[in-house]
Order: sequence, then C-alpha cells, then structure tokens
Amino acid sequence: MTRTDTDDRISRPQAQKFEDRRCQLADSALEALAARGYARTSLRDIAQSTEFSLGVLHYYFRDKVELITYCVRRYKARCVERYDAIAAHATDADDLLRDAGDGLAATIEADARMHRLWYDLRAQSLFEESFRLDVADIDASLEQMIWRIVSAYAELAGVTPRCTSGLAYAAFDGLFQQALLRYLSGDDAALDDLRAGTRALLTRLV
Amino acid sequence: MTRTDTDDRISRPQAQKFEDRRCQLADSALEALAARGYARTSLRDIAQSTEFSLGVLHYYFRDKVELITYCVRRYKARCVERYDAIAAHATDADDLLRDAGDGLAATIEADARMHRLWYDLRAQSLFEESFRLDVADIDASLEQMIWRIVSAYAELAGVTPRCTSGLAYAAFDGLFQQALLRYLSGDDAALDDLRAGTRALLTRLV
DNA sequence: GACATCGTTGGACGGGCGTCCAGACAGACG
DNA sequence: CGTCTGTCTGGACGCCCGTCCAACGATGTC
Repeated sequence: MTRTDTDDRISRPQAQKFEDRRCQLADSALEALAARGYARTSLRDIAQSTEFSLGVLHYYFRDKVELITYCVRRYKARCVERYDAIAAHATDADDLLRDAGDGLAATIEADARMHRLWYDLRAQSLFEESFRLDVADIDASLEQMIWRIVSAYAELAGVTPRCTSGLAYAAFDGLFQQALLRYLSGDDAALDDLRAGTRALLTRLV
Repeated sequence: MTRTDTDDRISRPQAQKFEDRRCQLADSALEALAARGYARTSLRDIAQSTEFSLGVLHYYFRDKVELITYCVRRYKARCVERYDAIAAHATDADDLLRDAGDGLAATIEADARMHRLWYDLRAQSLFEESFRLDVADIDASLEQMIWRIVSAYAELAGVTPRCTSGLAYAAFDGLFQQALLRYLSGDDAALDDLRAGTRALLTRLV
C-alpha cells in the first residue's frame, strides 16, 4: 500500500502499460481506417500499420468491433482537443465571424482524412447498432462546440440566438460536410465557400 | 430495315429485355443494400433478394462495381421522380413553408432506408473514386431540387434569395441527415423538428 | 427434326477475412 | 538458478468473398 516513486514507476505499468498499448494500437488503426475507409480496412491492414503482428490485436482487443469502438472513442478525444482551440477567444463579433470560418477551414486542411472517416463511421452507425451510442456521443459534443460558437457570437453581437442548438448543428454540419467533399475532390473554392457560408449561417441563424 | 409492328414487339426485346432485366436486378439489389448497407452486402445477399441465382448477376453485370454503379444511377432516377412531387404547387408563401416541411418529413417516413443508403454511398465515394462522378451527379440534382423550393418561396414572398444554392443545399442536407439519424434511432420528435427546421431555414436563408 | 442462341443454374476456384492458439521470448520473482 | 507471468509471433482454421465456367432447358430458325 505504501509506495515509493520507484514502486509507482514499476508496478503501476501492469495496467497502465496495457492501456497505453491499446491507445497506441488504436491510433495506428485510426490511421489505417482514415486511409482506406471502414469497409475496406481489414485487421491485417491495421496490424501492418503498426509495428506489431496480427495476433497482438486480439491480445489487446476482444474482436474487431471492440477495436473499432475503441478507435471511435479515441477519435472523439482528439476532436474535443481540437474544437476547444476554435474560437476560444474573440473580442468582437466581426473577429468571431472570421475566426470561426478560418477555424473550420483550417481543420479541413489539416485533418481532412480524419473527418472523412468520421462521416464514414457515422453512416455505418445507421446500419450497425453497436456503433450508435458512441456516434451519438460524439455528435452531441460536436453540437455543443457549434453551440458555443453560435452563442458566443450572439453575445458579442448583443442579441440572443433565435435557433435551437440542434438546428445550428445540423446546418453547420451540412456546410462542413459539403466543404469536405468538395475539398477532397480538388475543388479549390471549397474552403473559401466554407468561410463565406460560416459567416452567412452565423449572421442569419442568431 | 423495314419493320412491322410485330417485328418491333418481337425483335426489339433482344436489347430491351436485357435492359429490363438489368433494371429488375438493380432494384432488388437496392433493396438488399438498403437493408444491410454497402459494407455488409455481398453479391450472394443480392442474388438471394432476387428470384435468380448468383451467376445471373455476372451475366448482366461485368463485376460488382458495375452493378453498384448501375444501382446508384437507378436510385437517382427514383429520386428525381420523388422530388418533383415536393412543393410542385403552392399558392402562397405560408403554404409552401408547410408543404416543404411536410414533404421532407413524408419522404423520411416512406423511404428512410433508401435515404440511409444514400448517405452510406456518399460516404463511400469519399474513399472509392469510381463512385464519385455518379454521387456528384445525384448531389447536383438534389441541390437543384432544394433550390427550386427556395426560389419558389422567395418568389411567393416577393423577395430574391440572399444565399447561393450551394449554401441552401448544404444547410437543408444537414438538417435532413440529422432528422434521418434521429428518426432511425426512434426519436419521436425528429420529424416535427425537421418541419420546424425547414420553416426556420427557409425564412432566414432567403 | 436438327440446330444455334439465349438465359439460367449450381458449383468450383483461389484468395482474403476474423478468429484462435501453441509456442518463443524476456523480465520479475522465488 | 529455475519458474512464472505477461507479450508477442507466425501460422492454422473454417468461412465467405468475387469471379468464372461447364452444362442444361427453352426458344426460335432453317
């Protein structure tokens, strides 16, 4: 029960090392999934994107569903980090209009493949019930992020929002998804239109 | 070269019968795909949803990709029929606000599984280039349908739309997709919120 | 009636899938 | 030192996948 620092460094890892490796494997799996999509990624593909063999995946995860589910949760953890960065501080309404659009455009440029995977997995959840809870969880946190932007803008503009957070999320999600599709298809105007659309939606929904 | 009526009825079918059967098979395939999703539907599943054997699929289609592509095009043909029905005639702006929301809600109730398949295939097209052209084609026709509603509303309201057709489509698509997800998850308020959201978007985007 | 042609069947083929396991290996412990 | 425990490997298993094909009945042609 009484532990020294050395004890912690040595005996803690029993469970901690296990969890760390799960994270490491899940991160590699996310890379593989983002590259080829859910339907075309096998456990062998995933193992090949790690430095381990196929058997290890079943040592750390019961089956494929548990691995993917763990990946989705891990993906969410990354999302939350990223979204907290967007529109963290803006001093007036016009700044926020610009920052919000720039933030969304920047995350498309930086993480297009991950966002693509998100829409893939969300579509999968329409068929595979085992994904639905985790997807709904991520969806809720995305809705909250959008709502933080919308209500921040409303406050800076000195009004109260006239729409529900659900409507705001739906509209921005559609806008973002369209921009992603166009960006990945090589449409150069996609990001500029996303910025303009963000401005238009924000000013008209609140 | 000179044909009688009888000639037409008998010799035309050479190619026509072939095309008819392709349609018939594609319709059955769409049923199977809508039921289980792209990733989980094999050619054997599809064959089982028809009254024919597996070999027939390869008699009428070169490979799986050609079959799926043909299905997607066929799906689009159905879409166009359906969309022409929505908001075909409304005499004043308030009627149109109601009809548009009711139309979207009705098609979710009637064709939820097909719409689910559409979002699945659109997500697939993010990874599989061979689907991209057909998906873009359908997306464009959906955008036109939305724009017909938006511009009809603007005209009845005596104003000109203040948004691009791309923005309108993005926002309505997001709204529709959210409603579909909630509807399929058993959320009873999904369709009412879709109606309210349609009204809100229409009045604020124009 | 003999003969092509078309549409269809049922099964074979190689390969990739998710899963599982016997054993090798290393470090901690008695 | 031997033993045990936690990791990891490589390969085997059975199943299902997309594809392909030899054979057959039906149908229309000469």
